[in-house]
Amino acid sequence: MTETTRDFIRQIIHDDLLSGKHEQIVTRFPPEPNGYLHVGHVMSICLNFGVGQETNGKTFLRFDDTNPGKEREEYVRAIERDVHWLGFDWGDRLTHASDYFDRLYESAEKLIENGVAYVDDLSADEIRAHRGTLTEPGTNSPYRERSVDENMNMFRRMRAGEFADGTHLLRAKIDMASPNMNLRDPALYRIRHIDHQRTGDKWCIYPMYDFAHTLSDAFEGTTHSLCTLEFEDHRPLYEWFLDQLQPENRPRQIEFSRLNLAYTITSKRQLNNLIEKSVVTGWDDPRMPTIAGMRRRGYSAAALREFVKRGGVTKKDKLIEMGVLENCVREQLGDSAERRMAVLRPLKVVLTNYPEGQVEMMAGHNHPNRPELGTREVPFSRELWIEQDDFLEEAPRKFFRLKPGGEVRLRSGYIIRCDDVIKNDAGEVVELHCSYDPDTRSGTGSSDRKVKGTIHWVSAAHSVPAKVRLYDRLFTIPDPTTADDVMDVLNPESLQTVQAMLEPSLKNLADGEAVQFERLGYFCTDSEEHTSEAPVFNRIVTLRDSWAKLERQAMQQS
RNA sequence: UGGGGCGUAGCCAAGUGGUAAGGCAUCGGGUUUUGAUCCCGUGUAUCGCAGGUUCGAAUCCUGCCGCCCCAGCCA
Repeated sequence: MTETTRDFIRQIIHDDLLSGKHEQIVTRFPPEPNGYLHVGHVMSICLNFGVGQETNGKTFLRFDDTNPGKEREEYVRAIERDVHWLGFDWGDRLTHASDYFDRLYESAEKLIENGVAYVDDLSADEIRAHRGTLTEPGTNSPYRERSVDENMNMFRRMRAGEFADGTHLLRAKIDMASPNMNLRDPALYRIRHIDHQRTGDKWCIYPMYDFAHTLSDAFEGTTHSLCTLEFEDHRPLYEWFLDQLQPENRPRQIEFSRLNLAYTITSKRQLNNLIEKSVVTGWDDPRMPTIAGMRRRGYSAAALREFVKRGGVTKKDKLIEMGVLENCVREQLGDSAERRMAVLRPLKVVLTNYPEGQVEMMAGHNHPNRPELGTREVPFSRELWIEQDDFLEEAPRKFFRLKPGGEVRLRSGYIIRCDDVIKNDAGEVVELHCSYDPDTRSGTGSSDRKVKGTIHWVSAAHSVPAKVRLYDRLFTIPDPTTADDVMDVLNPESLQTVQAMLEPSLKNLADGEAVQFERLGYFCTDSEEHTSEAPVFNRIVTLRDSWAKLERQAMQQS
């Protein structure tokens, strides 16, 4: 039972090491720099780099930059930052597919020499028409039987820039009748008169993914090329390239299922769409399932790694519940985050029997389960803010908070009783008049009196106003991809901004430090917009809330 | 209707012929100056369905059903 169970990929790798097939494992994470990395990538990163670490092997961070025009330097930098932040180090193994353009070109010529690649003059539309369908075989291109010399000549002229985009295409000569569409003479090189972000104007022909990827793996000495399930159909092509070119190193491709998170999307196209339609503010919007977004939201790298670990590595399609991720985030923060008090939706409380002008410094414990974290001073005075939700004029039976005539403990303070409810002309509660019991000061021997509820508070005169953003899931259904248009299932309440009141110690919070606002959740300052003059906090995740659950159940029953 | 892959509890997931681990969620209960944390307890999973082989099948065989992926000069 204590025997560690390995996922099927690690098992294969383990066996290859034991059998002596490989002495050292080499993996790689090969993103295309055409967008930001998201949760799905986290899994691939953790798998590839994780295997590298566990086996004392090597892992490359390789940018798959074979499609100039769609790829940008901004994305390259963002990807590097994200992988690094997640806790992984590629050392000197940072590469680009474009590093191999020369070798790739040579390999293409070799295929032509071997008579297994040809230049096609058909247009894109004609090629599509010749490809056949899923159930019908394709037909050969009339240019398929060109001589090696003619192909070589044409290919060199392609490279020399003699032809316009789309007029010619280098194709592998495999089998137009193959039931596997990827083997119906797939494209190898296309003409694209466009500068490449790294090679400038050196090339006007660019290799396709399958060709560039397979050979890049081989060139770098990859032993296990781990990718997602949709590439399973490409494996025969991957093998074909290796068979034809016989590189010194022969990598093995193994596929696993992607990680899908409920209530989110992970398609770069759709994510980009959210940005363009201003549904979110950018790739790093705290609601985005991107690494940058989750980091800004306040999720830790450790929580993300743990999340991926719990998901496992298999070949089964998965849609993991949000709760699993949130739980990893909470678990990590529960231990580390210090406690503070803040009131999100303030309701004024006046302690009528508390001396006017008096201020007491109460000792707030920084962490209930870690006394070594000490205490901080929290000012207490006659006028306080409490949470609107913590008062109910007509409270249900198990409402352990404030109600007319009722008592609650103010956390780290005194027990108070609600004597009067002040309302405005509209009948809304605007203020509470309460009295405090001087014998119940927190931490003193005479504070033994018990009341059912404890609520948080902030001294009005000492409070620090702050903008606090409350985030929720971006979509209203577990699998937004099943909607006709994801715009139809957006959660209108994915972001609520409130003007909150914070306890004064929060003014000195270090950048990036997460704290728990007691009874509310975990929060951190926003890395982009927060200043000490105008504080902006993000809610990382709420606390578990069994009261909210009870309410929900009560609602459903009535 | 061609090819490839996958089907074990609400969500993940072990298990590879000997009678179904674990995590999360759920539901009880205890502790608690956070309705948090923590602790204890809690699951009739017809192992997609139907046959077959076997003393014995989630595991082997046959047939069926369901879901996902593939017809970019994207990756």
